[in-house]
Amino acid sequence: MNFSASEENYIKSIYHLQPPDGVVTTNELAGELQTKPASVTDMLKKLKAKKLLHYERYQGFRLSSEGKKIALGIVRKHRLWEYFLVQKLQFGWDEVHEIAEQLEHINSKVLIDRLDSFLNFPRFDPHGDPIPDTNGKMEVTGHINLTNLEINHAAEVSAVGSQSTELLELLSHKNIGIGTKLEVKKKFNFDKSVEIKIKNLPAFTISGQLAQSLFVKPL
Amino acid sequence: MNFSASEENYIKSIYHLQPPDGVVTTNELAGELQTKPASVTDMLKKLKAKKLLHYERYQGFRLSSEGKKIALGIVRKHRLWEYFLVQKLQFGWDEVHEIAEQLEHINSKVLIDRLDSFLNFPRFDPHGDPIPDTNGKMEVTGHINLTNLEINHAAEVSAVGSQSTELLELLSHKNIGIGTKLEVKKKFNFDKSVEIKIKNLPAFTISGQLAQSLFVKPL
DNA sequence: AATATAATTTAGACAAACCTAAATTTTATT
DNA sequence: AATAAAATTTAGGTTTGTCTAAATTATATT
Repeated sequence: MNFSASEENYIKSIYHLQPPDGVVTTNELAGELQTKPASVTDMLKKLKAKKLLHYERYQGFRLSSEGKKIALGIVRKHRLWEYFLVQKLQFGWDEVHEIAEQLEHINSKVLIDRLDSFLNFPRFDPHGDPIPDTNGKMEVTGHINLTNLEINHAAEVSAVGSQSTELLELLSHKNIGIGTKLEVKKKFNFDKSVEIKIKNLPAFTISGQLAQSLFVKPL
Repeated sequence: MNFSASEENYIKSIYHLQPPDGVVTTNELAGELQTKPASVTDMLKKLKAKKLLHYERYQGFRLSSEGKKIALGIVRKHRLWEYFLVQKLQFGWDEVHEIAEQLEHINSKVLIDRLDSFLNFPRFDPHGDPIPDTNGKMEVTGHINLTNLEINHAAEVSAVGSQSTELLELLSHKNIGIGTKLEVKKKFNFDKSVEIKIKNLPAFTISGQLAQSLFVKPL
């Protein structure tokens, strides 16, 4: 089954709005999508007919398991394209959202799986959000991107953004790996580089690009 | 000005159908787009109103210079994405058309210019068609892709698909360059590799991927 | 030149996705 | 519990891009 870009946008927004065990409301969704509640109601009927959501009028709605599967596919596409834009085309992580909003509607399973492979199966997008794999599975983690770690708060490296040899080579050269404990001492806005401190070592600076590929759990 | 995917498809098809100094007809375009003549007429009115084509009813139509500019932009996007799919994602040149038909409607000038740069400014797509540059200029050449050269017909290498160092390194290793005279002796369907013969050298085989990056002028 | 055929356009309808305004249902307040 | 307020839905309309069937214009044939 194929879906229109509009249907996909509704599904994706419901996915993001939906609390662990509650429902989404018409007004909420209209706000998120910058559209009118009446338009939302129209689409809800259509998506219900396609069995993508559970919905009784006036009672709110939530994705069905089928709907969730579709949502995860869209999220996968969005995040893989964001990763591509940042890692291969030198976009900043704050510039990629709009373009990824378009690219996420490109319809080709083999394209996305090959893109995934080309990118070395990254597990986190440039914002640190996990990328669902080809089966819709993704990691649930409490970690955050190193660029978002507060200054002078101890943390432990818990994941890297991808498995590319270039990244791993750089990390081993700098003696950073999963489990490494560190603190951020300073953030330089000019080039987004970050000065970090690892115990028993002098503080040193890493590039913004590298910082974006590191995820940490605060201790 | 921005255009819908549908408008873009009409513009692109008119561009491809339009003879050097003639017009395109309604039925022709309807056939190309797998739609009905009445639908074409509707769209012609709209595109005329947007000054993208010259059109008098019952008299055929052709792109205005503004229309041609738009068409070249779409062709550029289509061919760059095709190149990306073949060179980076390992698609065969015969598998990429459908996906590129979708990707060509993604709307972001900076995205395309960065993609171009990422790909090392290729001048020909995997089918050997020239890729317009950022200003809409492209080469006019009588050459064909090496994979389409008839067996035992002498030809001269006239262009390479891109300027990537990897490609150039491989070519210099094999002593192939612009002006090299050669013949194709055999084509192997299994892996699309091609056996070629250069005067004073024993015949040797090159990969399908390399063959796709070589363009020749029959002598 | 008249007429038949083919190409094209017009008229009127339809689906998707949106809208506004009015009606309905739920929720909050007195 | 009655009523006011807020949320939601319905009814009916718009735009885009398509369609069919009928009308018009151009082209080909006699």
